[in-house]
Amino acid sequence: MTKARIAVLAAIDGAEEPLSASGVAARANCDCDQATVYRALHHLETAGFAESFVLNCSEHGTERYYVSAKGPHRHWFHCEGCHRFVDLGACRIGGLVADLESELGLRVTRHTMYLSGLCAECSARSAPRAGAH
Amino acid sequence: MTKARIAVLAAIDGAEEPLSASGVAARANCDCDQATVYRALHHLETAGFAESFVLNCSEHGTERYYVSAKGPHRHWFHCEGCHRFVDLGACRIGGLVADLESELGLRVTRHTMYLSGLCAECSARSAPRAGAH
DNA sequence: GTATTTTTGCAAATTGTTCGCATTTGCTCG
DNA sequence: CGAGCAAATGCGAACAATTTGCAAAAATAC
Ligand SMILES: [Mn+2]
Ligand SMILES: [Mn+2]
Ligand SMILES: [Zn+2]
Ligand SMILES: [Zn+2]
Repeated sequence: MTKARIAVLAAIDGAEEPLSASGVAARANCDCDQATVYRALHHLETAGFAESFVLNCSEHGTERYYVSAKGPHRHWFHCEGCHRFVDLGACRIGGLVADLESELGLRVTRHTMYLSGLCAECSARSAPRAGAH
Repeated sequence: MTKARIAVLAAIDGAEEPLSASGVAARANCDCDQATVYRALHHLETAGFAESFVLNCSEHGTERYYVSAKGPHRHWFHCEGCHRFVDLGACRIGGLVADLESELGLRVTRHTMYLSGLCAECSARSAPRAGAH
């Protein structure tokens, strides 16, 4: 492992939410070039240390986000208000994916699932006392 | 409705699989500029005539794909071999999304789910007679 | 039909990401 | 501990999808 890859891996392993390439570059404890960050992320994903998904958010545009591959595969919610991610916990669609695979004769090597909208906080802030006293 | 928007809507309404902006431009019966296609797609989605999702494929890169909003909301499988989409049918994760919404206090306005891998044909082609006589 | 509002075409700009290539680093081995 | 080499990095240019400014053209309103 090179210094750059170690720093990039530490950044995503230590993050509590998915990070974009620029987010990784900002948090990584190294002054590596952005090309190096991209190459390191690609390498880490290929090597099984990271997972990624492409998400579009009205404010941040379309970017690829990376998460650590430690622990069980999980999914995320992205808040369009505060732009934070909420962990949806371990994947719950393994059964559905397996069903679709056998129903349609597919060989699924990857699935992407994420939700977006407003998190509890932003939801309360934008629609105060909905049903409250 | 303008001529360009009508042509773009006809293209996605008539397609049997999600189309990228360039795919729409190729199929739309109009010589409109790419900027017009992008603007028309954005308008149609905002107006509720179309839905979209961003998908990354090793060969085509990251692109936004559009589908008609007619009929029930559905999900897709993308084959990394022949690059066709397979219709996974009407959405089956509405219950899961609702559960996550209430469990975590989220207000989900949109969900993205798609699978990728090899379709039945490409799978058979790449791993012939797996289990066959 | 004329005035007003929208939409379009064109070309340039943006933005996330990738590439070429010379230089450096990480490792293996003697 | 170096020398030798393959792999990784920095830098700047290149890319590709998408967006934008602005003047001309098309819809829509009156
Ligand atoms: Mn965001
Ligand atoms: Mn493809
Ligand atoms: Zn929020
Ligand atoms: Zn296929």
